[in-house]
Amino acid sequence: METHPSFDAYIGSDGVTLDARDVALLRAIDREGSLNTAAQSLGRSYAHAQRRVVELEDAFGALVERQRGGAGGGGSTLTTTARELLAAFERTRASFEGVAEIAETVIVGTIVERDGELVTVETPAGAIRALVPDGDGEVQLSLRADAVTLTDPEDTPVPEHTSARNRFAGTVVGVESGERIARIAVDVGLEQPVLALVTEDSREKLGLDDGSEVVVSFKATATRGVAVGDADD
Amino acid sequence: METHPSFDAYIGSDGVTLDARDVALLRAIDREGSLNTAAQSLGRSYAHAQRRVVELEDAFGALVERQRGGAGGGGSTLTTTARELLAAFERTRASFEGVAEIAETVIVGTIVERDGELVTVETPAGAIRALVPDGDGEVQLSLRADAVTLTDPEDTPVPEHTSARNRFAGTVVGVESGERIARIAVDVGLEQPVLALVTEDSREKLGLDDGSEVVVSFKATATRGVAVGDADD
DNA sequence: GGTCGTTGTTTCGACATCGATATAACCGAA
DNA sequence: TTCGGTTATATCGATGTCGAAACAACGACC
Repeated sequence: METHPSFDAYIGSDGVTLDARDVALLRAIDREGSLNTAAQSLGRSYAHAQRRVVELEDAFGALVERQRGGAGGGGSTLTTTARELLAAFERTRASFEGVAEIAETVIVGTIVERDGELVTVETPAGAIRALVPDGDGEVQLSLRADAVTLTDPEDTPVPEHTSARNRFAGTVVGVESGERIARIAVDVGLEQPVLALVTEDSREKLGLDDGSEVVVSFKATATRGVAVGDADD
Repeated sequence: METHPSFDAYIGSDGVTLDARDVALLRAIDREGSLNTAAQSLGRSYAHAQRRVVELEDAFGALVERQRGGAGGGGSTLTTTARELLAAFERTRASFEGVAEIAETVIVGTIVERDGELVTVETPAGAIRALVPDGDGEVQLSLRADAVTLTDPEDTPVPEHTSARNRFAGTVVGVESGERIARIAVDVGLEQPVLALVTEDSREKLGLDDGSEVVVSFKATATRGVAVGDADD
């Protein structure tokens, strides 16, 4: 079974949500210069485009400067509000994209202490501090590869002097070199190796290869988990 | 205008996508012990529930062990496949949730070098390495607060010995203390201060307060951006 | 083996969504 | 004044979604 996590991003305001299709519409308007040709270029009906623009403006404010009549019959241009909205959407979409495509390490453990949503989880490799909204008992922590920092064992700051206080010494058990980005698997005593995404640059500077000793560290606030099993929902 | 980035998470397989409603359905089946009462408890029709389960099983494999006849008329239980799927969904949803709710710092800069999707961006505070899929010229980088590590200036490893090679010295210009988590704003010479999410614990250990000197660092692979303006799309 | 209660399955119709189409209003330019 | 291309609005029909209800299957119990 080939499963793939994915998402639909949108920006909500006032009950109306601006999604990818709306973004495509606004982009097309910007590109084509009119609602009519924009809808046409997207293979969608003009009626829908017009309806939707009105609907969006109701929630987000003026988005499209419309002009009818005149030379060429008129046309439409985007307001700066619309452009800011597009940029904001693109940014959040890029962030979500990162989460969806980047490998994660799943760590199974048990909550032994809770302080608000900050918990201490007991794992085979030691205690890990993480964010778990609620629940109790067994948890699955999701550690994203881009949140894991690798450092040279000889020059790793003491935990008291950094905000990344989840620290584990381990050995590299796998290197998957990409064009510019490498995926490093580090065994730290957990069931699965911890995956870390680093630039090829960093890999060379740290001299990482199979068998290398390295320290992996990650922040508690970047480690999110969900209670599984005997949760109190 | 109050805008809020949000998302719909789902897990795709074979063209079919398992979304939040499907998860609610499976949860209800697990809780109620039958499709019938599950649908009822969700206020949805039984027909839909049954159809949907078949559809999902077509793509994901056996999810619901159905039993009809017998004492009590029968019932349904989830397979381990279904439970794993639920856990996987919850994990990715939690990750997305983090992206959606956590503050980000928007950094505007200009691409001065590109090597695959790895770029060097020129900013008022200096060069930043980041991931930008494509485009050119002006970019907006999105730096998530939970990806920023703070370290004591006196005990910060040299860049060659860590994979977090975006480093900037700065001063704390704002501390927003929560119950267990603090949001630290650090001025590093950019238009906006960089936001970092750290545990209260870390804040105390590092002695962070307004005016404190601190080093912020973050990985290139955790810094995603989008080209804006003269992009070649 | 028949009965009975519960569940799984299928069919049908109501409802919302969306596209296609038609029409009116608009305004600069020829 | 006419023309041309656009935006704004209303209506109709196709399509897909969903719920209600009828239908079929199952197995313990009598």
